[in-house]
Amino acid sequence: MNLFREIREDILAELAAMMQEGALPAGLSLDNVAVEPPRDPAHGDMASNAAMVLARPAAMKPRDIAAALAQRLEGHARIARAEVAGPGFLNLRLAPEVWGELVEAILAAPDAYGRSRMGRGQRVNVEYVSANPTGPLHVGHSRGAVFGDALAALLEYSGHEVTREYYINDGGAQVDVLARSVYERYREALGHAPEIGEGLYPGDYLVPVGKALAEKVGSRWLGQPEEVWLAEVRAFAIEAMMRLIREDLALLGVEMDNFFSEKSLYDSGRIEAAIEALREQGLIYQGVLEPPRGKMPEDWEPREQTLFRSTAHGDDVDRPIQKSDGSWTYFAPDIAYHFDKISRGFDRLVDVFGADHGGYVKRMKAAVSALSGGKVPLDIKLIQLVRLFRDGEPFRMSKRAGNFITLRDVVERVGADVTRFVMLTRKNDAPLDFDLARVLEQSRDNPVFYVQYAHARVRSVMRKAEAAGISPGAPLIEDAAEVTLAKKLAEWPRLVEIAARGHEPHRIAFYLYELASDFHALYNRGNDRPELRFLQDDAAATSAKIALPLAVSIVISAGLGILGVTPVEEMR
RNA sequence: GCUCGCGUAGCUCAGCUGGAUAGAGUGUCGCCCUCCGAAGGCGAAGGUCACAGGUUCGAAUCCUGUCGCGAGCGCCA
Repeated sequence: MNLFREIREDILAELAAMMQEGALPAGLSLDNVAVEPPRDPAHGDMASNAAMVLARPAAMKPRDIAAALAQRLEGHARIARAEVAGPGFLNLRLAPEVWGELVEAILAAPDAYGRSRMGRGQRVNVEYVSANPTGPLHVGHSRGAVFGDALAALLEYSGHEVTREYYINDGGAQVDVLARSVYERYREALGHAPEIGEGLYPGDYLVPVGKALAEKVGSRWLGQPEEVWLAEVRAFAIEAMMRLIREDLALLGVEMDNFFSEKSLYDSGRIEAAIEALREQGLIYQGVLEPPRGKMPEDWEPREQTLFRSTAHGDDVDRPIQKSDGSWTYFAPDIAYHFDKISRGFDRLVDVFGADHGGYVKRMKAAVSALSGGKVPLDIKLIQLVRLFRDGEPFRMSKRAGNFITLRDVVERVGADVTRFVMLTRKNDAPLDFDLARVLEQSRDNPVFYVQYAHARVRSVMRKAEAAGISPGAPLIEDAAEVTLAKKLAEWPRLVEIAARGHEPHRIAFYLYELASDFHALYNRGNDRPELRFLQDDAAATSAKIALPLAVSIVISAGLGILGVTPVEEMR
């Protein structure tokens, strides 16, 4: 049941009838007709802009259209009153029994309420994390991981078929650096002092990897030149790092459907194939780029390179795909990777990148646009920085080389549920302050606690009702605080679609906070007015009262499910 | 210099494909404790939505420009 959609359909049907009867010109587009919760509850339960968006194409006065529409709508059973306001708003007040029907519908199909078919089964690939396989995940990665994971769940919830994917950067120079770093730890394990020079990864996490390697191959690579061992050490190290990363992701409850290896592109000629696809469109050429305007690099000199004409698809300058020595730039395998995604038949692609990849967005979109003939939209979500605090003070771990704040540090400190929820309480393109102490506070300004607390309160009430042998019955929703809460529940399906359409999982978190707030308001009102309490002396009254909180817990549970947070039964 | 993001209450932030008198939390002030907690609730005060133009019935939202903050900026991944 989606009340907003249903009432919108009622309005569309009346508008169609008006066109049929000549009260409106035929053939008007109704796409922009919206039904929304009004800003001010005094305006009623729902508001529509129908008359205002149709006024111009119909060449009529908005208030005239609204008045005619209002008169027709008042004949509907669910609409108690329809009135025209302001420049031509249509304000609707719904029949009181609608709220009880809504709650009943939620209880009748708890798993279905809020789910949407908006995605029409479209296949979406969400790529996230994709951290270099050179070490454990750090805090910044965890925000991307949580965001991508919640977005994937949100898209599934709204009717998409989602693949969660991780791109392993195992083809570039940094995995060679990893191999050399592990080699030093290997020597260390065999009793030699490691020489961890400038540019190698110094982190302790490589010590056990070197040890494992030593156990596996013994001393046969000691004193050997790099050509002998590099490839094998690299493969060994990458595998160890990916195991580490999977463990880190598992700590957060993130599980990928697919890990895609960059290296597999090099080995298989697929980069050449992707570039060839662009070449066929005349988008590949040999050329010399203009020097960057303004800031002239010291060592700049014109060089001929293989370039991708990304400007033909909205980029600012064409981009090199081959270095002057003929080897690929990083962009080339990325093109091939996205070409692969397209050829796997995805209808839409989403990339979740760190904000430092901002300069990469236009060229990537250009490549996808060219390779898919403009048919596959690519949305790139840039995740801004996480700033760690503790009790308001910037939080820094020892600056000792290689020792940084990891995902594991944070999750072990505050738990996966708290980490996930808090990471989603800001939109992705705004920086996030994460206070390791405050996120554990039990107070209203901690949204995790506040939402969990609402759920725990309902569960407690339900346990007591069950103990008394009372089950929820036909809901009775009369008081203003009850109606406010029911209205908030009515917004859920609509909110899911808005959040899914915009790829904005943070909206779910904010909604849950508002829902919890309306719930706590009603709950506390019971302190002064015993007739509003859920548990009444009379069993029949209790049965009618507990339906609404139960519906609230169902929606909280569904929302937390999208965010990947476990709803709790009671507060510690 | 160019590109992208951001600029909303003292502070931290929401704000839907453009809608009515711009909303929360926090802080300040007033009132309120037996259903799970006053770790809370109710109410009040608090705004030139950075600035200047434009588009239109209507702009925090779209467009142009300016200012401020952050990030990125030819063979680095």
